[in-house]
This record gives sequence, structure tokens and C-alpha cells, in this order.
Amino acid sequence: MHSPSPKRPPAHETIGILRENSLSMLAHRELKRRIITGEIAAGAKLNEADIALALGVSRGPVREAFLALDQAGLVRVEKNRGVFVREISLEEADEIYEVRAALEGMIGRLAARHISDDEIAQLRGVVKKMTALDKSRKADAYFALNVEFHDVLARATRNNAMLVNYQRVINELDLYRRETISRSTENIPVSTREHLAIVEAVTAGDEKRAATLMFDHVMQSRERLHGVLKKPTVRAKRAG
Amino acid sequence: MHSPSPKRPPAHETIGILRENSLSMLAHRELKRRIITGEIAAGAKLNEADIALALGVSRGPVREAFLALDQAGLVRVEKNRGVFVREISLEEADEIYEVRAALEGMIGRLAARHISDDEIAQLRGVVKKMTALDKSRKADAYFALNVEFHDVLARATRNNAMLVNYQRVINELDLYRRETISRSTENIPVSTREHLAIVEAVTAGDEKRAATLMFDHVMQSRERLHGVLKKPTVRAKRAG
DNA sequence: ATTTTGCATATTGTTGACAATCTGCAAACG
DNA sequence: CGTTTGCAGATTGTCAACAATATGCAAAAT
Repeated sequence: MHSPSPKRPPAHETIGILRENSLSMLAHRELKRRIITGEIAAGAKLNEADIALALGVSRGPVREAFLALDQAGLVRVEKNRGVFVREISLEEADEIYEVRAALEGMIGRLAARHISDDEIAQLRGVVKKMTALDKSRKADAYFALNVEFHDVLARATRNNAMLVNYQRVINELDLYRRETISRSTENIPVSTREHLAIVEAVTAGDEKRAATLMFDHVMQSRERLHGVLKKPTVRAKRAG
Repeated sequence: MHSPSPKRPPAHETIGILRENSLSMLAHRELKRRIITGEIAAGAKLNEADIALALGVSRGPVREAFLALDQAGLVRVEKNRGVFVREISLEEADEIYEVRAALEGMIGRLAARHISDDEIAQLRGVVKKMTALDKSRKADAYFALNVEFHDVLARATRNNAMLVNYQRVINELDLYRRETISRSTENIPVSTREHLAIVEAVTAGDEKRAATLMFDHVMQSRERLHGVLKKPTVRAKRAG
């Protein structure tokens, strides 16, 4: 993924890239990547010296990256004890889902107001791929498509503050979803149908309907997650 | 007797507090306070060495505090140039208001579900004070009461993730509102009436109505702010 | 006179060393 | 046998020095 470009001064845009390269930011991005991808397990302790050695920098930049990751909700810092990859409990995930539902509702409303034809095409493309996957039941691929779908909508709001807040919430939630989403293939058809309805509402510019659909979609995703957790054995469930 | 050790830095009075709070956290809290209260003006540059000297610590903890403040949205960090107290433009404030509206809508919904009798009493107390102020027109006092009102509701959600996200958004918004809220006394009666309606909906446990009222209250606050800005009866103050 | 160039200064980025604190284990004690 | 105490090692917290970069000013060039 690429970083959302904030408002820069109207100077040369090429030098802006150099402005975002410091060892702290490098360490931040690299650690974030490893945590998001699960390369570093949830709950794992992050040793300053080891990571500094692995990244070829000193402990200072690593510590600064830790602080930023803490604020981003990806790690938790315990004084004089160390930093640990944050573990999201089911209770916390439930709370975060409610925050996400609030944001996604507004994202639907704003996207319906501002979305471009090109972005609508992107959404339709994603849904099309989801429908195709619907037959082969690939959970990982669906997960990626789902992220893309919601990301397009978040950008279509033309609201950078919304995008930043949304992505922060998603980061935290993914720490939890990673553990469980891989065995929820039976819900893909239902979820894809909801996505299609959202695309239609947004395309029609129906703000109220888009907001409601997005809100409900998130809350129903939470319920589906609960359903999966109650059946630890992977088994085809009848659609009801 | 005194101990002659030339290499040791001078003793600090903060050594006792240090047991519970690291120097980074102290620097973070102190800087946050000064920014929130406006003691440090928006747009002002924060010099590492000066602040480190003023707080009696070295630059390390100050830098870590800067990183945390950046993630909290209170300052902006420019590589090799320094950190500046974030200046919120009208356009950014508009965006943030939309994020806030989304969160407050959900806060209303959850508060209606979970609020306690004691918290309802707190809300009524705040509104009562607001009504009293309504006659004397004290903008500063109203601002504080307004913060308290929304804070009680945010806590009543019983959702810590929501509370954290809400407070982060409020922090950013206050950076902007501080500049303009002081001359908006004419809107106090209208806003107070909306607060009263919210209390009633929450008390009745009417989740949908509480959500709608809260959402509309925030969006209307944004419009009221626009109205105030279009009538610059007082000269605009510029920092720097 | 205006622009450009080069240097002196100030500020930030990074590092390695030192101090404070925690953790684990083993011996001493009841 | 279980608990406590006291190192010893490991890890984090803090600091001061060094390197890299930006800023401002004065002299030179056009």
C-alpha cells in the first residue's frame, strides 16, 4: 500500500520523497509491515537491541519507532519491561468494530457524495473478483479484496482525516482478524452480496442508504466473526 | 557532606516522580498540556534543546515525546527542520468535524444503551449550568461545560476504544476551535437546547434517536462555526 | 541593484556508553 | 519442603558527543 499524500507545500514533489526517509521512519515502516503480515506474532516481545541489529541501526530510531507504533495501536509499551505486539481480545475487537461501524457509516455517506466514475469501476472490479472467488473459496484472496474494497471507499470520501482515522482502526482490527478470518469462507457469499448493494447505493448517490448499508455491513461482519468463533471446527454451514 | 562527582549530571527534583512516569511521558504530558491550553501557540516551532533544558532532561525523551504528539495529531514533524504545533485549517477542521460526527452518533447510540442513572444526573447538572450561563453569556465557561457534557457521554458508551478515538479527534479539533469559539456566544441557547434533547433521548434509552441527535448536533455545530467565521466582528489574531 | 555563491552558525539525526531496573536462579533460612 | 534473599545477567532508560542537514548572512559576480 502507498501512503496517503498529505497536503504538501506546492514545491517540487520529487524532493518530498527524500523528506520522508529517516531511520526512525524506516524502522517504523518495517516493523509495521512485519506486524501487519503476522511475520511477528501477536504478543511477541520486541527486543530493542536485537531489532536494532537486524535493521542495522542503533537503538534510538528503534525506540522512536516503538513510540509511534504504540500510538498507532500496533504495540503496547510497558515501562522498564519492553514492548509487545498488541494482542486484541475478543472484547476489544468488539469495541473496535463499533468504532469502525461509526466511521464506515460516514464513509458510505461521503463516498456516495464524492465518488468518481473511475472509483465506481474499481469497486465493481473488486466485487467481480469476489464473485469469482465465491466458487473456489479462497479466504486469503478474499481478505485482500475486502481490504481493497473498503480502502477505495475510504479514499472516495475526499476526507483525509477520515482516511487516517479509518486506517488506524483497521490496523488494530486486522491484528485480531488475522487469527480468525482464514476459516470463515462460508460467509463470503453473504458478505459479497452486501458489498454489491453498497456499490449500487454509492453509485446512485443515495447517501442515507449507503451509510446504513455500510454501518450494518460492519456490524454484521462482527456477528459473523462471532459465529465463526463459536464453531472452532471448519465446517460448511447452511446458508440461512 | 557533598559528593564530588564531576561526571554526574545535576540532581533533578523529578527523581521521585520518575518511579511512576518515565521522562518521555512527563515531557509528553507537559507539552500536551501547554499546547492544549494554548500556552504554546499554534504554528510555533518547538526547539528540542530549549525544551529539554526547560524540562531538565536530555533531548532523547523530548524527541520521543514529539513522536507521540505527532501521532496524536498535536504537532507536525518535518525531517531535518523541526516540529511545529499543528495548525488546523478551516478545510481540515471541516474534515475532522465529519469524523467527529460519525463517532458522536455511535456514542449517542451506545450511551443510550449503557448509561447509568448517576451519569444521567451528571448530564442534567451540566445542562442546568449551561442554561444558567445562557443569561450571562460566558463563552469560556460554556466551552468547558460542553467538553464535560460530551466526555460524560463518551465514557457512558462503556467502549474504551471509542473513548480513545473520540478524545484524539477532540484534541485536534480543539486546536482549531480555541481560535474561534470565544466569540460564538449567540449560539449558546440553540446548542443548549440540542443538549437537552440528547439527554432526554439517552435517558429514554432511544438509541436511534440519540444517535441522530448527536450526529446532527455535531454537524450543526460545524455550520454554526462557519456562520461565526463569516462575521468577523473581532480582528483575526495571527501568531508568529 | 539584484542575484548568486560560499561559509559560519544553529538545529536536527544518530550513535555508543553509562545508569537504572527487571528477571531468573540458587543458596540460605525457617 | 517451601519461602526468602541476594547476586549476576540481561534489558530498558537516559545522556552527551558526533555527524548530517538546514538557515542566515556577507561578499562576489553580473
